[in-house]
Parts: sequence; C-alpha cells; structure tokens
Amino acid sequence: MCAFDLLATVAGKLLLEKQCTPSSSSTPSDEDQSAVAKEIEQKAMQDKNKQLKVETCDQGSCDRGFFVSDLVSQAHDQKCSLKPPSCQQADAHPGFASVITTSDCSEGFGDQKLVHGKPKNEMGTLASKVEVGPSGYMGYGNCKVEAETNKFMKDESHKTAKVQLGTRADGCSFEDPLVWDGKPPAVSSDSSAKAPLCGDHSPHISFPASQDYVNVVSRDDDENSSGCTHPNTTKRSFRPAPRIGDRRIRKILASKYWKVAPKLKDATLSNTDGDLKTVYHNRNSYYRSIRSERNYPIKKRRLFNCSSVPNYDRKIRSEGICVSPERCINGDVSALCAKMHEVTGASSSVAGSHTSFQSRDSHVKLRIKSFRVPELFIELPETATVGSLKRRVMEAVNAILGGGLRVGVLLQGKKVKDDNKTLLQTGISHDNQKDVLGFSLEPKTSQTPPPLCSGDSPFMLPSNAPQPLARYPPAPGVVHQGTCDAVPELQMANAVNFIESDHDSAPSPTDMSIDKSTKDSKALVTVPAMSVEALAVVPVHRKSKRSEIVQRRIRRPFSVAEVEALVQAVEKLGTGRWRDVKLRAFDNAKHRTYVDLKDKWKTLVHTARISPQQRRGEPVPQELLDRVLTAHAYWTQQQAKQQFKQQPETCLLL
DNA sequence: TTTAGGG
DNA sequence: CCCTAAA
Repeated sequence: MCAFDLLATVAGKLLLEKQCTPSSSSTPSDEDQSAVAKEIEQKAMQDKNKQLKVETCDQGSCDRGFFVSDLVSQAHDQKCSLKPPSCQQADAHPGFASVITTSDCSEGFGDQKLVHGKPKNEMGTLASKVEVGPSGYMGYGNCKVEAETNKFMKDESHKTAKVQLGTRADGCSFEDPLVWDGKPPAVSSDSSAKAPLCGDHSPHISFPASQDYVNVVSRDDDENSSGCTHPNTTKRSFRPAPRIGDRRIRKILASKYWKVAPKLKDATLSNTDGDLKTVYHNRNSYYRSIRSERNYPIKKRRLFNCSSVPNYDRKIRSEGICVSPERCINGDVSALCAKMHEVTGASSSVAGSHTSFQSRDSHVKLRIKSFRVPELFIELPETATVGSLKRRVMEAVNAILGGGLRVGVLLQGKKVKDDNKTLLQTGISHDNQKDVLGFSLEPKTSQTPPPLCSGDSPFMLPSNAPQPLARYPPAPGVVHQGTCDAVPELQMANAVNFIESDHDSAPSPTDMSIDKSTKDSKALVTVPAMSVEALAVVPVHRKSKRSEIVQRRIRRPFSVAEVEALVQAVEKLGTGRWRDVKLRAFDNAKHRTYVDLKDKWKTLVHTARISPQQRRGEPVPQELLDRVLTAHAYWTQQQAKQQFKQQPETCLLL
C-alpha cells in the first residue's frame, strides 16, 4: 500500500519560473532519468520565457480554469507500484491536476514521481464550481501540461536535497511530466520569465519570483544537487519530503509539533544572506517540520510578488482582484473596499489566496493567486495502478472542492466571522502594514475550521496553522455514493470510500474470509483547507502557541483473520522475530508494522489470560487464544533455554 | 532498523 | 497505539 499525503494548492493560474540554471553537477544515475531530464532541459531551453506553468483549463477555455497544483505526496513504504515514467499523458485533459509525489519507494528513481491527475469529466464541473482567481484568462485552447522537475538545492546541513518541480501547462505539447534527474533546467532571470508561454495567455497571475508551486524535496540522501545560478533560487521554498516509511509519514502527518525551524531555515534562505542555520536539529524536528513547510511556498510567492517582482504584477485587473506589489512593499495602508465583498462573497469560488492591499480609491483590490486545497491522505495498495492513484486523487479533490466549500476570511490570523461587517469595520481597510488578510477554503461544515494564522511572514513561519489532519474513519457499510449535497462530512466519507482500502491479506490457513467490515477504508484524510496569506511583507512575528495537534494513527483492530495469521506465524517463528513475522504474515498489510504485531501479540497473550468477560472488542476464538498461550509459553521457554545456554558460558568465562 | 518494554 | 532505550 502506498500512502500519499497530498497537499494541493488550487491556483487560478500558475506560472513557474525556472530559476535554476542547469548545473554541471547533474548526476543522473539513471539513464532514463537523464534522458528525460535532457528532454526537459531542452524543452526548457526552448522556452525563452523559461517559465513553468501549471494551469488547468476548463475545457479549453481557461476562463475559469482551476488548477490544482502542488500536490505533494509522500508514499510510504517500499515498492510502490507507481513508476515514475508511468505518467500517462494520454488522458491529459485540458483541465487537470498534477500531482507530484515523492515517494519513499525503496529504490532510487522511484523516489520522485509525478503523476498527472487525470481529470475526470467531473472536472468540468469542478472547475466551474470553483472559480479561481481572477477570471479572465483568455481562452487557452488546449492546455496541456508539461512538467519539469529539477532539483535545485540541497540543504547541506541536513543533506536534504531539494527538488523543485514545476509543472507547466501551456498550449503546447504535453511533455512527459515525469522528470527527475536532479538536473535543473536552464533558467533565465525572472524578467524574461514573464513572457507567456502560451501565446498570450498571459500570466496575469504569474508569479515572478520563484513560485514553486510544486516542489518536492527529495530524500535526504540525495547528493547531487545542482547549483542554481539564479539568485532567487536560493529563495525558493522547499517542501521537504524526507524518505520515510509508512510510519514516518504518518508521523509527519501527525506530527505534534509544527516546528518553526524549517521555516526559519527557508526564511533564511529567502533572506539570501546565505546564513543557513541548521534548523533541523534532529530527525524529529525535521519531520515535524515538513508539514509546516508546505505552506511555505505560498508565502514565498507573496514575498516575491511583493519584493522581487517588478512591475509585472502590478496591474490591477479591472474585474479581478489584484494586489499590487508596491503595496506590499511599501506597506502602505490602503483603504479596502467593496471589492472585498465580492471576493469573499464569491463563496465557493476561490481557494487559496493571496491578497491584498490596495489603494488609491477606496476600493480594495485583491488578487487571489491560489488557494490551498485541504490536505489529503490517500492510501492505496502498492498494486494499485497509477491510473487508480490519479483517480483517487481526483476523487479526493473533487470530493473536497465539489463538496461545497466556503471561503473564510482571516485578518491577522483571526477569522472574520461577521459577514456583514464592512471591510472598514473589520479593519481591513486600515492601512496598517500589519494587516494580514487571508482566505481559506473550508468545508461547509459546521465545524469551525481550525484557526489559521495568516500572519506568518515568510521569514517567520512559525505558526503554521497546524492543519488538523482529520481522519475520517470509514463509516462501515455506509457508502454515500453520488452524494451531491451531502454535508462535507459525508462527502469526505464518500471520498474516503473511493480510496482503496487496505486489503490486508493476512494469509490465513483456512479460508478465512476477511470480513470486509474489518477492512479499513479510511484512507483519506482531509483537512479543512486553510491557507492564509498575509499581505504584509513585513514579517509578522507570531509564535504559534497553538497546541500541537497530534495525529495518531488510526486504530485498526485486528481481525480474527489477522490474529490467526499472527498466531500461526508466531507459532512458527517465535516471539522474538517480529520482523520475520511481519514479512511472513503481514507483508501485504503495510499498516501493520512489526511493532504493531508485537504489540498485538502482547495484548493477545494478555487477553488469553483474562476471563472472557473482561475481553473487549471483536471476540477472538478461544481456540486461537489457546494457541497464543501455548505458543507464548513455548517460545518463552525457548528463550529461557537460550539464555540458559549462554549463561553457563559467561560463568565459565568468569 | 529491530527488539523489547513501558506508557 | 505511541515512544524509546538498546542493540
């Protein structure tokens, strides 16, 4: 099974600028990779603009295209069936979602994967439902996607190689999305970057400076990093995707602490002072930081937009919501106006945000560049096909986006609840540089989205709103199919159901049909979207005192079949070889670690010793419990014997 | 990474 | 299930 933690950003439009020049250091160990890389590189070279764009067009007309980019997934465990190059372009649909995954698949290349989400028909619907950003993109004919990946940086302190992955969609050809060779494509400076690749689909919403909407940090062991020539490169934010196993992934997801450190690091980078401090003091903090980093890109963007990008972005769209860089830079206070309402009122339309500021007139202009899609957690069998993965992601995304979202407005990290207040009243119109306006997508659930802190500045990414990773246990037997207006919860559940559940194949002797009910079908985790962007360029120093939310692995009671398999394995292997037991009987159940098995055995032994009345949960056949006791006694004895054998020796030695 | 145990 | 010390 592979678990993917997906973080998606929906952007109205996305442009990625390549900033890294290909360094000579490329070290593609894999031929294929290098080939792909070259291809990409060439492609890149061809682009005078040197931009990477990720766009999703809605059926050709990009008016209301919506993009989902920046899906980063981390596959846990070994052998993920997904093969890098397996990205199929065939299905490329104008509207698409790209997913880049960093998997932890055991071997080399498999680590970086980019999967193109295959837009489903619903996409259209989805797109329409979700209006992102300023509409206005003039027709993009067929938008195809081209993706590039380049690793551009390496964090020496942690030996973390960073990979930046850009996806570009332009009206051109569809390139093989999967590229990963650690060879950064040539890059040009930003100024040129602006040029629209696709004719005039211009980047109204382009992000000049490094907008790494999609970037993936490679495993820690990546050494070959190439240098980036472009200064900005350094500023890029990364999304570390440490190589971690299933468990670790979970840890990440569930990390209790959203360390600030990593961010600080990035911040440092951003500062370009080259003063990189080792932020990751230890593994834990490192992993824990992952999540928080995810938000970084957005912040980065903002930063860049404000500071590094020239006039480029300054235009304010008439109908759109724009934010002018200068504003940010100057920190001027501007009066906000009615437009705001329009924006927020857009309700289900946008996601992700960037915002604003404004100015001269009493109008507040905002431009929302992207919304972040709630985090998704997807788990599926290793044997699942890439196509199914795509579907899963799509479904999950659809479930969320199509499930009814509402927009939340945050001001300085606080949620503005009163919809009737005017911007002025809310304080949005105040011209204080501290204004941090953020938008968030939230499920239309009653449950209040966790507080987000929008004020974090790129440099101080302390408070990352701990995006509560909610896991929705599958409602056994309840499958809400085709729920249209179901409440978010239901929809989520629905989405969950789409995810293939772990088919724990516990090799059981007798044909023990594993009852479906025991299967876990809760593989999807959705987090209320939250992404907040602060407009303020000035870092808002906030410390998140927010209690860290810990996400514990979901509880997955052992089924009788599993117990049977466990008992059988232990009978044969003994009680001290959990890894072997795991391999032997639970090799296919990725969610069962040897520690789990050991723990289960422990509880089984305990259970067997207590009276049936005291037992809880699914009753385990007495027969099995008897075997447990027998086996336990036997192996305990064996161990004792072992020790006994060694004891004498030691004594003799003494 | 595994094992072994306590929490 | 989690967390960790040890190995």
